[in-house]
Formats: sequence, C-alpha cells, structure tokens
Amino acid sequence: MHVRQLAKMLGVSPDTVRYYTRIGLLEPQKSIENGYKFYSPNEQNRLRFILSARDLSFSVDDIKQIFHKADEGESPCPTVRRLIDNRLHETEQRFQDTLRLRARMHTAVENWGGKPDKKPSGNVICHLIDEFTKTPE
Amino acid sequence: MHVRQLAKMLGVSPDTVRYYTRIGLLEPQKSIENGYKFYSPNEQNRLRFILSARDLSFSVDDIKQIFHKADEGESPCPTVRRLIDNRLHETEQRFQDTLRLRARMHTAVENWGGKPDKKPSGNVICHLIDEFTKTPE
DNA sequence: GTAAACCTGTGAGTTAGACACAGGTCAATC
DNA sequence: GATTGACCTGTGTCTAACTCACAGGTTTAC
Ligand SMILES: [Zn+2]
Ligand SMILES: [Zn+2]
Ligand SMILES: [Zn+2]
Ligand SMILES: [Zn+2]
Repeated sequence: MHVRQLAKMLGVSPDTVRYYTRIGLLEPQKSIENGYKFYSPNEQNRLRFILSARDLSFSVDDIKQIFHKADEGESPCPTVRRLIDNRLHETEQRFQDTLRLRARMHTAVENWGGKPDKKPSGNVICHLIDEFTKTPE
Repeated sequence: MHVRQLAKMLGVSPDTVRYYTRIGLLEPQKSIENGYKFYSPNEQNRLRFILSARDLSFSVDDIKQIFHKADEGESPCPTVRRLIDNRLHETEQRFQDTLRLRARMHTAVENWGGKPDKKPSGNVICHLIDEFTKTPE
C-alpha cells in the first residue's frame, strides 16, 4: 500500500503520512525498484494508533515515547497516564485563555459598533484599538 | 532607548522586540558607531500598539497591514473591522475545538482510572488508547 | 509510440518568538 | 591607563506539525 492509498483509507492527507514517515513514526519498506514507500498492514495499524493518540492531543514526541516502550515489549500505559496529565493541564490552560480572549474580542467588537472610522493622527494609529486598550473596563 | 530597556518598559522580552524589528514592524535607527538599534518615542508608541493588537489576537501580518494603511495616511479602521471578524471566527473555532477536546480527555482519564496496565500484544499497542478510540460511547 | 493524468520523494516555507553565542560596551577596580 | 567582570547586542538557528512547490517517474488512453 502506497502513501496516497493509505492516507485516503484513514482520512488524512498524504503529506501527513509523509511527515510521520519522515520523522520515523512510520517505517515503511522502501522499494528498491522505484524508491516508493510501501506500508504493510502493521504500519497501517501504527498510523491508526497515531491518529487515535493525536485525537487525545498527544504530541508526536509523546507518541514516539509510547512506541519506544511498546517496541521494547514494556507496557506503555504508565507513560500514557503520565503524559496525558500534562496534556490535560495544557488543554485546560488553552481553554481558559481562549475563553478570556473570546470575551475580550466580543467586547471590542461591540464597543466598535457605534464608533466611526478615523484617520491616524499623532500618537494614535487606530483609535479603535488604542482606545479599547486604554479603557478596559 | 535600546532594546532591553524598551522591552522592560513594556513588559516583553528583548527577543520579542528583536523579532518585531527583524520583520520590519519596528524600524529603529541604527547607530553608526556601534550598530546598536535605537528606539525613538515614536517606535515606542508603535510597539505599544503592536502589543495592544496582539492582545486582541491580531497576527503579525494583520498588524503589518494596519501599519501600512496608517503610514499612507488612510484610516485603518475598515481593515481592522474586517480582520477582527476573521480572528473572531478563528477564536470561536478554537474555543469549540478545545471544549470538545477537553471533554474527550476527561472521559478518557475517567475510563482509564479503573483499568490495569497491559503489555502490548498483536495489533494493540496501548489498550487504553486503542480501546477508548474504538468505544467512544 | 506518445500524450495526459496521476503519483512520488525531497526540500523549503509556515507562526511567533526562544535560545545560543561570539563579540562589543561599560563601570569599577588596580 | 590597563584590566577585569558584568552586562548587553545583533545575528543565526531552532521549535510543532504539518503544507506547499516542484522536478521527475509511472500509468493509462488513444
Ligand atoms: Zn497502555
Ligand atoms: Zn496534574
Ligand atoms: Zn482604526
Ligand atoms: Zn463573520
């Protein structure tokens, strides 16, 4: 199975498969004849796993660590539990940040609704942005 | 005013100021004597504006466009209104994505709480991740 | 046989800075 | 005046997770 077919089967772009291959997450056999990469059922399964882990926000480096454990025959579960704790904290942080940002942006747009356009002058580059920042209440 | 002093005054890292300078958002005068960059009050004001815009999620490229308008004496306000609409959609998308991800992760961690560690076998690399993906209900 | 359509691997580009580092500058000594 | 050490500078390189560009190889249709 070549890169495009595998990509289509699992619903990702060929470039994504190429990327995972390039960094060593996938190790297809290389055809001597034309240099094309051939993905065995085992590699297909590995990609499936990568995508499952990705959907839980595991990073590529996390997945490398998980594979490393599994390839040595050890249980990757402790690693997985430890890693997802980090990712959970990150996600919570990102969630809170995005929540705050969204509120700020909504407030700004509402404030700007009744304001006219103005040309820049003196220190004021855009009065919308300048004034919104200076009066945050 | 040199890079470190300016950075400290506005609460960002010197590298951030250097970055904005490198990409042309700031244009300090260059001392002929020692090559150090000198930031005038006008440049200081520009950095203040950059940081205000950044806090509303305007990208560096957005800010370039805003500066371009303002430098030509035109009102950047229409540009600003158009750009923030895009950023608002992006932020909303990111918010929803993060919300969903957070729920998925919480569910996963709860499911994994009562499960033992297992060694990899056959097609299963990590049963926690594999089984969670396959039984999403 | 040839032309077009399709596919491949590799190299480079993307964001918004962070980090490393060789060297320049400045104040306080001696 | 020379020297030491602390501090500061610009420039080059690196990051995550891909996406895009591109020269060339392969397959199919006629
Ligand atoms: Zn496991
Ligand atoms: Zn924790
Ligand atoms: Zn404006
Ligand atoms: Zn809209």
